[in-house]
Amino acid sequence: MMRMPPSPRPTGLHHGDLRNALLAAALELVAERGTQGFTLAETSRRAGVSVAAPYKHFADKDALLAELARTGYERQHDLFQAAMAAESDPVEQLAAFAGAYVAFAAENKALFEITFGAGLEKQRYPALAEAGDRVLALLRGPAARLGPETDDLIHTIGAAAHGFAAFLAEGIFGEPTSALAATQRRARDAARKLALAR
Amino acid sequence: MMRMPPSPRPTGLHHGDLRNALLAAALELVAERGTQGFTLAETSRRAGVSVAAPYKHFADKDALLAELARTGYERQHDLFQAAMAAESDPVEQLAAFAGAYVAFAAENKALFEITFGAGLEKQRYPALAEAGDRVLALLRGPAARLGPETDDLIHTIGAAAHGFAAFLAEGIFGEPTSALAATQRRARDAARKLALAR
DNA sequence: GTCTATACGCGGATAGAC
DNA sequence: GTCTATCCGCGTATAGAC
Repeated sequence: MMRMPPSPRPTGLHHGDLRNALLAAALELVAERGTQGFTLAETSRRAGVSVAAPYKHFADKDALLAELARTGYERQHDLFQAAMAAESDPVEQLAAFAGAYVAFAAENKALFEITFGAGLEKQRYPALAEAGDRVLALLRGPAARLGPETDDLIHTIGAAAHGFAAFLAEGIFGEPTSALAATQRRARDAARKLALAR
Repeated sequence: MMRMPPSPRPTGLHHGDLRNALLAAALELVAERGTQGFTLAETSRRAGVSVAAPYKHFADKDALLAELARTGYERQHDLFQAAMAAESDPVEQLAAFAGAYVAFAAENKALFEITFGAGLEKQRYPALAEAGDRVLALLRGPAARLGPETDDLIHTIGAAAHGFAAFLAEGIFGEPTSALAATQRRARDAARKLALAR
């Protein structure tokens, strides 16, 4: 037989990237059991490593969750930016933001729950707070084109979008998947009204 | 000495109403540590009873939390109803609802967190779901006077109010206490715009 | 960088006495 | 209706070997 190439040597049993494997397993776990049901021990099991292994990659349980939340905000940022880029009218850009926000909550339930419902102390994770700010900051451009009260409009659109997303996730509009399209429509509509009535 | 009257005999050590004492202790605990940090054991300790005692009053941990959530919705119902009753114009009634919703979230942080963030399965607690519905139902009257799309308007006003309340609680507008008045103003304003633009 | 082993504490819940 | 006692399991985190 030929000699096997020495490269992909499994040190313990593992892929080069336990860190990402842990993040993926944690996200899956939150999807199944909510942020309350998330534990580092179960995450380790799912990633196929010992419960001690994660501590080489994350300071503690909350640090892993915070990192997940940060990537959640980044995903939001990219998605919302893309949705807004498809429009040119500032009002329609705000409406597109609201629609995309609702879609994100429905399609990434676990990530949405982590960013908002995990009770992370953002002061302890500056990178997290900053990533969150960057999402709302997407509204700055269009809002500024509509009037002087920029912050007011940003906050109003953001809050409205969040409210629809939260109600949808909570099941107030029915099953999230089936109610998604209608909820997006209403969120976009609300954004338009809030941006225009001035 | 005179004989003591036999009536208020302390059976164990307790007041006649451990049930309510437990609810109060639990609410205080949630206020300090969030829904995540709530445990039946610590609640028992604060109420001054053994960890076994609560099980005579509540089936399990979640049942206590669900009862707390139910009373939360009832308090909301009463407060919002009163706030709306002070107005006669339907648009102003909806605005009053939004303002009161925001105030409730800021002034009853723990209760607000339990009603929305405790991850209770409402299907398991029908009384809870019903109490929640009754809150939104307060909007039915004013909404109906403004047009045919009653449900649409109810949901929109409710979602917007909730979004402002959630952003306020999350600290996005700054310290909840200091930002309360401004947030109420914005929430009422948004409600007016959403009710009028049609 | 991962494992094994372990210390430690805590929470949920039940049985049985009073 | 409350207590005492107890079982059971789980999660966090660290130490030390490899």
